[in-house]
Amino acid sequence: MAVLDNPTSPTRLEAQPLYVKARNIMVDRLISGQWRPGQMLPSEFAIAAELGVSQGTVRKALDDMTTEGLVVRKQGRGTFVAEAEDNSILFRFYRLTPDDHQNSSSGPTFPESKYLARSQGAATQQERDIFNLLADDRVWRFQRLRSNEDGPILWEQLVLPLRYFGDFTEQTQLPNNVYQFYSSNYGIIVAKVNEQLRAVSAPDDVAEMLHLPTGAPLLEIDRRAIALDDRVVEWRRSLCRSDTMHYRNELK
Amino acid sequence: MAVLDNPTSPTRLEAQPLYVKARNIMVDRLISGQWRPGQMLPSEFAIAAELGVSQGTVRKALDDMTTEGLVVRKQGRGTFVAEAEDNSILFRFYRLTPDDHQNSSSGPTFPESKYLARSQGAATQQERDIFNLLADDRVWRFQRLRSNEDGPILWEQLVLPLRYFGDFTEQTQLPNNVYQFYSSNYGIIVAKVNEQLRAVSAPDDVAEMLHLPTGAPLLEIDRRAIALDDRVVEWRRSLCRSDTMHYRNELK
DNA sequence: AAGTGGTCTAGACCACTGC
DNA sequence: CAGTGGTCTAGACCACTTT
Repeated sequence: MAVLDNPTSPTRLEAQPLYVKARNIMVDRLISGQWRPGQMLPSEFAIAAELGVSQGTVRKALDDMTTEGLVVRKQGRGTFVAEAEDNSILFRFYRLTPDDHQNSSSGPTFPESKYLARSQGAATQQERDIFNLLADDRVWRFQRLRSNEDGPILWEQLVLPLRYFGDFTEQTQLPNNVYQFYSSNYGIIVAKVNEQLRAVSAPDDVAEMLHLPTGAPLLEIDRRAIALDDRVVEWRRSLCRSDTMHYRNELK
Repeated sequence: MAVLDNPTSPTRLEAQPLYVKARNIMVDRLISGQWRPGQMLPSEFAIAAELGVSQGTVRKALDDMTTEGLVVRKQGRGTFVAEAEDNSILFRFYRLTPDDHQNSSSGPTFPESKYLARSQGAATQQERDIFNLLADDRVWRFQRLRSNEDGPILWEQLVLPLRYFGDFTEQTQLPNNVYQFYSSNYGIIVAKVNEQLRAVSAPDDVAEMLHLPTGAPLLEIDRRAIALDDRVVEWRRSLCRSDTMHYRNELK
């Protein structure tokens, strides 16, 4: 019996279109790890036959998932689970740009990271609220300084719940592209991020690291990264120099 | 003969799918004003018959235009040209939110505007670059202070080329929602905006208007509004208080 | 040549709106 | 009730990639 056959739905509450149900089933396979990043999906016809719907319905579901950035379609080759290291996806969540990159040879570059410190501790009330944690939950905290070819551009702290990243040790090396790391090592796919931007005055220590005077205006970016299953899996607070960089945003 | 019939395309350079051609024809009708904001479009079948394609092809074109925010589809009623005053569209380009709106009854509110000054003058080199103007072009400049129920939240300057808004007089009153005004009075539909965000120190005069000390960190938003035909039609520079407000952004 | 996604069609039926 | 958009199907053909 096909997966989607359910002629006598008991509750009648879920009057979802077939293509939405098909999408949800496929997203579940991404969440469960049955389909892993980089892997090729079955063909549209194969999925359609398995779910008991037409190929056009599967196509609409896959189109939606393409728009969400979950899968990548390549004509003549197949449909693949999106990887964080896909080139276009490297910059998907990265909006900081040098003010004047006529001078640089090409567009914005992805900054390198130098890890300054790490610690583990009990989650604060704020952290418990953000991650929906219990009173005895613990978190990892990482501080790092990120630089491009012109020097340091931002300081940031990452907070990760032990609950999701429990096997971290004091020796675990975080790479520069952490979302790729979450994906390949923990099967945690970051589906979207919510950011709040503010202007703040640089505290002493950060100002020094960025070679700026104390009190210089910095762009603060408070980011919560949200996984496929809607859990907040990372909280990040970045302080970015604003004299040579800006945050670009296109609204449609 | 149907509009899209073109069996012997001379150049063969435009191998666009039919639904892209259909979309472009319909966007041209928005640009030309043949279809005006709020107006109901012909039915999918009527458009399909006129263009000589199937209803499914017109549907795909209209779906794309819906995603672009150009039209609004209402089941059982019809497809309508999007209006700037459509409720959801009021907030489409407005990302500023009070830090703590648990206190306010509902979500973010659209701030009121008090116009402080206006002037007309020759375009600066920067303005000519932004708008792609000639040496003798002139621009209007408006300054306004925007406030919500808790007081003033931002100061901003709007720059508009006379070329596009030539019949402005010293008496023309700009409303609060300017994009609706551009649309209904000039047929200029803002399709997207490009923003650059920075942190800056408040200059004396703006600090005073926002009841902040001189040098307080402010969020600067440099926005260029782009019309359907890809012209930049408005340049806006906003300085927003950052102690009680933030800029929210969801990246997918 | 075989297999994939991309486009396009024709037609059926459903869900919603307004007369 | 008629007219609209929304969903779903089945099938055809095209464009691209790999074998």
